Amino acid sequence: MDVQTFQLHGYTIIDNSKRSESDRNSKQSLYCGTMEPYATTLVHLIEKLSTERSASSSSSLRRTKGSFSMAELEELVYAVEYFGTRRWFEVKGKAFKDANHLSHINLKDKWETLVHTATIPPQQRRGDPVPQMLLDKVLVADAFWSQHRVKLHGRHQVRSVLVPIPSTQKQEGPSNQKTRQRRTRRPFSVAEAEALVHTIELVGIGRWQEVKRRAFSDADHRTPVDLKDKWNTLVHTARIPPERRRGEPIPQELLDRVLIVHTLG
DNA sequence: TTTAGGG
DNA sequence: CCCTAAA
Repeated sequence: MDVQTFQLHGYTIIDNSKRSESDRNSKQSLYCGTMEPYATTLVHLIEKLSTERSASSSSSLRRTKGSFSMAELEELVYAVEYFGTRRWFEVKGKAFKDANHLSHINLKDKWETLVHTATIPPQQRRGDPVPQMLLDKVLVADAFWSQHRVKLHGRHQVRSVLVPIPSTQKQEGPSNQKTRQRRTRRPFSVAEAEALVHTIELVGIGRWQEVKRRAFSDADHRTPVDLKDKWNTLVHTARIPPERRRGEPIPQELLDRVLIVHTLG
């Protein structure tokens, strides 16, 4: 199967790499990544779609169960690949504007469910089976965006390279452990900032291991690198106008000391 | 392993 | 916070 675009049951199957904006707006278009290895899955997907369409004439692509239709899942995955997993408001506004029954919260919840489904072995999955092809894309996109800084580059296209099915492969082999989970944010308290600055005034800049040992030996979640990062942000904060600062306000007195230590020695 | 810096 | 070249 070397086709990249073909017709089936009235639907146009388009290779994701060749998908255009016009294709995206067409309700009659579906897409997939490298489809060759997934011919079987693809056929099943199409058969299901055609069945659903003939079953209900009004809302052809909507399932009777009330849950997400295959078309909606396709769109959700596509939108998240584009916007990422932290811009649900945009996913809703750009891809599901007309879906009045789906809020950005619904979309977020569904995505998390998809990630969970894709993580557990097929035998444990319940409900209408989601094409493995889609679940693979979910894992790729989720892993991609989990480590991507959304604010910098805006939006990206996730490579449509399909990954191996987790449960079908080695349980917890080193290949699946490659993508680490991003640590949950733990904003530095003013007290921590005080301790950090005080210690740096004592030992000097650049000795993060020493700072860690002296003032953060009990804070397991604060690594020497974290302390270095915090110092840098403090310097940055001290330089920008108060209006642009966010989070718990840091005493100007402390910021002044930061600039002094930073500029001098 | 620890730093230094950009991402 | 993450990632990683350098030291």
